[in-house]
Amino acid sequence: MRSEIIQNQDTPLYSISTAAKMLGISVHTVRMYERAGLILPFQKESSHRLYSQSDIERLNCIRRAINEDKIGIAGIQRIHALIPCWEIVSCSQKDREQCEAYRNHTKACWTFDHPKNTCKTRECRTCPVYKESIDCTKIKNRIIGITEKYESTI
Amino acid sequence: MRSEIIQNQDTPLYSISTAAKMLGISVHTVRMYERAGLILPFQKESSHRLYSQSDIERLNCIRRAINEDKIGIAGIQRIHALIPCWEIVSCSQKDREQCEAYRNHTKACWTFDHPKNTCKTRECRTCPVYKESIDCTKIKNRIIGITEKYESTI
DNA sequence: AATAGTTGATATTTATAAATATCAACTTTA
DNA sequence: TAAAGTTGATATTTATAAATATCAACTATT
Repeated sequence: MRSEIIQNQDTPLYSISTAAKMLGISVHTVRMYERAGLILPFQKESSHRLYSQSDIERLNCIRRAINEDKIGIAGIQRIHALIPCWEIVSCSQKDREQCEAYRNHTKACWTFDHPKNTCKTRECRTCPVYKESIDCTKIKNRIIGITEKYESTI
Repeated sequence: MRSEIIQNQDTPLYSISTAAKMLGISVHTVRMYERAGLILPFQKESSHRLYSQSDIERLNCIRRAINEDKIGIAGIQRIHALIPCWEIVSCSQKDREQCEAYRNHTKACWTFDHPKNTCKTRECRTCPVYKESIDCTKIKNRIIGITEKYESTI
């Protein structure tokens, strides 16, 4: 049986220049989004970034939000800060109290170091909080979902 | 006993030109915010608008969000759409199903006509959903508050 | 060892959102 | 019934976010 490398949507494949080419934008723009905390590219041992198919889609979403929907980078950051991450990752009350991201309302949780709580063992790139945050519909649906979840228990 | 008019933060007092002067902006800018659904001025029988002290503060908040925080008008609209209004006004499951605002993720609930649900009897100007939406901190705290509320019941 | 590509930084350009100016028609109130 | 203010609309200006260009130093690949 020959060994096979499993590849999926999340496999980091493309270099930054390839990714930029696929999106029709400059390399620098991609890095701008990264600095703003909108995307977390894969970093192998080396310092070079790699992008997966999911990353390309995510970048496309960011692009639409900025250019079509006219939500700016700062707007996206604020929206990200509203995602109820503590619910998504089932963060304990105690963890929340120590979590910077929980209280913050200016940027996404994955832009913080959070060594103290349940997230310390998670890789943000694969975390559902990060992965679900690509558009406003999903974010609102998540907020709706939480209230529905609780209501069904009552 | 002479009759007295009760005045508070919410009493509509100022004309649009007075409001604009208080804020140091043009009349048209104030109307721009209104058209975008960021503010709901009081409309007496006449067609002229009136603004309360709360309205002035709200406009100041909008101003800060746009000019300092660099969240654009479109960004504010999207953030408003994320407020869990259904929880705040205790909207029934049935009402939600019929509510456009519930599903929408581009603008605030108070920018919709909602003649079918519990909100039909409410005046949006005085509704806590509208009044609490002036800044991101309050909105995030509201989302937090909902999850906490439910957790305490379990 | 040479080539192609990446990094991070600064400086510049471009696109456009936000704000203003101007208008005629209409309202209010003094 | 005048004067002052408001409305709604369009055209224009201004401020700046988003994107690009350019750079030298570094990294990976052949």
